[in-house]
Amino acid sequence: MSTDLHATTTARLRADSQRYTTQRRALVELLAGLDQPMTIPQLLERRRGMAQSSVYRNLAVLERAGVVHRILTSDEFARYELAEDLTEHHHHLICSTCGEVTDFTLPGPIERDLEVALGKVARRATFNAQHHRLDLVGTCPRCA
Amino acid sequence: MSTDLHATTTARLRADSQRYTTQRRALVELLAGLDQPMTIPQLLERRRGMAQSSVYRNLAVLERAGVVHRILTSDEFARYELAEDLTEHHHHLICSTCGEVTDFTLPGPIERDLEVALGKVARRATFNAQHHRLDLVGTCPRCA
DNA sequence: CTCAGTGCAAAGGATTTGCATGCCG
DNA sequence: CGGCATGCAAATCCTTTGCACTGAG
Repeated sequence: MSTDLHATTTARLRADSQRYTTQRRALVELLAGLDQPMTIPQLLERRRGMAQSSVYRNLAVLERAGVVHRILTSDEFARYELAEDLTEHHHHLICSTCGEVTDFTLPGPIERDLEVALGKVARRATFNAQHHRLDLVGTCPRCA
Repeated sequence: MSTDLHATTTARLRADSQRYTTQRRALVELLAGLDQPMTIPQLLERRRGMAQSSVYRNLAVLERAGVVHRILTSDEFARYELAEDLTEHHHHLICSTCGEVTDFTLPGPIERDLEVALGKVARRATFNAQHHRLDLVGTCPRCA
C-alpha cells in the first residue's frame, strides 16, 4: 500500500518530467499519515528544516502531477491532501471558526445518485466535469 | 421582490448597527443582477469610481450582516454572491482553468436525500452544521 | 455637530520568484 | 559534468489598515 503510493507517485511525477526527491517523498508520507488536509505552516512544523519556499514549490509540483490536492476553505491558508484516487472519495467538514478540516464519506447510494444528477447537470451546461466537491460548513466540537 | 431584498438588507444591516449606504446598495443591486459570483476587480469594473478599499470594506460588512456570501474557488480571487436565503439554494460549476463560476441547482429529491445524509454525518461527528456546499469542478465551454 | 462611510496611500501576509549553491543522474 | 532541487531573501499581489475628509442624521 505504501509501496503502491510511492510507485504511483513516482510514475505521475515522471510523466510530468519531475523527480521524486527526498523532500517530496517526505511530504507525501506526511500527508499519507494524516486524516485531514494540512496547511503549509502545519507541514513545516512537523518536518522542521524544510525551507518554506521548497515546500510551496514541491507541493505545487505534486499538485500538477496529480499527487496532491489543494483546497481552499474560508481562512487564508491553503490546505493540501493526497489526491482522491490515492486515498478514497471523501468530503470535508469545515469549521468556519477555526478553519479545521475533517474528512467524512457518504453512504454509497446517496453518493451514486448524486453522481448521476451531477452528470446530467454538467451535460446540460456543456461543462466538462472533472470531479465534485461537497463540504459541510459549521462549527467543530472544539469551537462550539 | 427588489423591494424585499432592500428591506431585508436594511434590516440585517441595522441588526448589526450598520447603515444601508448608497455604495452598499449599489453592491447589492449589482450582485442581485448577476447569476454568478463576482470578484472584486470585476465589481470595480462595473461600477467605476468606487474605491477598492471601500468595496472590500463594504463587502465585509455585508458579509458579517449575512447579506452576501464570500466564496473561494481555486484561483486567488475571492468571489461574492448574495446570501442563499436572499436568492435560492444553489451550487456552483467552477472552471479550474479560468476560475469562472456559474450557478446550478439539483433536482429536489436528490437535494433532500443529501440533506438527510449530511444531517446524519454531522450528528455522528458532533459537528454543528450550518450549511453545505457542493461544487462541480471542471472546464467551462469557453476553456474546453 | 457627531460619527460612520469613503478615498487614498501605505502596510500586511500568504505565496512566488531570483539567484547562488548543492546534489542526483 | 549538466541540470534540476534547495535555501535564503527579496519581490508579488490580493487584501487590510491608518488617516484625513465628507456627508448623512
